[in-house]
Amino acid sequence: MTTPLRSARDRARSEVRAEILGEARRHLATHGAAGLSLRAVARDLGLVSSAVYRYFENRDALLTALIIDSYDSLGDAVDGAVAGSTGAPPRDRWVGAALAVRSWALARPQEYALLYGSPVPGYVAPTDTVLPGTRVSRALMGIVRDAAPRRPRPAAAGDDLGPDVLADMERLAGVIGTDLPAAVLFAALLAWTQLFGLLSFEVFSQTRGVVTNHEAFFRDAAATMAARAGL
Amino acid sequence: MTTPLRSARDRARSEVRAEILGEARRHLATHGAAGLSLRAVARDLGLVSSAVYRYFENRDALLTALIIDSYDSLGDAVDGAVAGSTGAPPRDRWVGAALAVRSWALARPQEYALLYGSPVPGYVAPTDTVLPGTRVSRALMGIVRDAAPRRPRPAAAGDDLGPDVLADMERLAGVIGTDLPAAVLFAALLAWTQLFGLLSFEVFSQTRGVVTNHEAFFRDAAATMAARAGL
DNA sequence: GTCTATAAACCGATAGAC
DNA sequence: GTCTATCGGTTTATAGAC
Repeated sequence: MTTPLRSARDRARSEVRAEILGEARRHLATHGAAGLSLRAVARDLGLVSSAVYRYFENRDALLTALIIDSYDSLGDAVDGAVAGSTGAPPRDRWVGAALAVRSWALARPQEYALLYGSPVPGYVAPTDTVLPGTRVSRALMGIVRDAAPRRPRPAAAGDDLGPDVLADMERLAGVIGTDLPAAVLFAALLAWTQLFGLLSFEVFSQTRGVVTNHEAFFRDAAATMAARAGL
Repeated sequence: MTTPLRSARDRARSEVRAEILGEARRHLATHGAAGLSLRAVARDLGLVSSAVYRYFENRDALLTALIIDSYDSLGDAVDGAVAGSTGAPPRDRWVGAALAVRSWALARPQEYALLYGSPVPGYVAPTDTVLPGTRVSRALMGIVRDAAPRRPRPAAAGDDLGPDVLADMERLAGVIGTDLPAAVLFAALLAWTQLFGLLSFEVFSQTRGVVTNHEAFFRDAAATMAARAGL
């Protein structure tokens, strides 16, 4: 008897919660994470500030929810691209995933900044955020792992890795469940960091005057780095 | 007669200005760029807020001065590393410059965030900041250009660049004054963006759980990317 | 060029009525 | 679970005395 009633109340609760999150995301886009204000969100939503405290313990809790939501939104976008390209050549899969990250970031630059830009001063991300925060890298590494059986070419030689880096790569191989050589994993990590470096430069307007057609550059960059990782 | 007097006044003026900038930089380290407050800086300096307006027109002007100062501080560090390595093997010069960027960034993470992290909401950088903002990339590209005569190996093949990217690379060759092939310049840009991507990940704690010895990883990454650019 | 004083906002968070 | 009211703080920016 009490179950349907509770369920209705919970539904209303989660709807209001979703409205608060949506308005907060809009605020993020204009005022940035550091300027996110519980009061302003409540005001623009027709609520009074104290009411919001029934849904989020404090400002940081709201920020945490926004971060997790954004990581999941990005994770869904990339996972969708990866799942939709099963069976395609690994290099194309990598480029497709990279382009999915880019599309997501360009559509939501402030959310990208929230995840991959400067940390919010005074805010310490709780542990809830770390697992969703690894979805993109896990999706990308999954492409590398799945490509292992039909690897077309040996990994580029000449990568003289130091012992510490070698140890990290061997540990990483265990984490993602592959026996790929360290040089390949290292090249994949280079491709991963290059991808986000270029994207951050583009989103934060650091390549002005160097790159004119960003999508073409990004695509060629992703393909080149994937090729260097043996994809 | 009036000149020494004026000069003394100017000296006092620029000293106060420097003190304000120094205190503002300390504030940046704790509260971030978005939280930079003219009043708080004045208070901690024993000044009253309105006095600061004699030195900086408003908050954004102070922020602009901080950005230019930081770009110049980083530019000095990198230029020093590059100038000190004249005659060394190009790849070592590149790695040295990259390590100089990293050392600077790790010593001043908030200044790094100011330059290469999320843009400050509502702040638009004036054109005064773009020239100092290109010092690092010009220093890095200078290494590539100076290495041209004794290039030990041909650029990596297999970089199928699209026409738009090719056009950008040819334009870039003219800007930095070299006749290096497009594929080499492209590889150099990949190395540049990879460097900052990895560094941003490290400064913003995005590589936790993947990389343990960051300096070793960074060094190997820089060397590998430089080698791929023919250095 | 530094000061006091002030205007006109803003903020996070809480207490307590309903 | 939303409301009013409030506490105790913050901010940018300006006016005007000295």
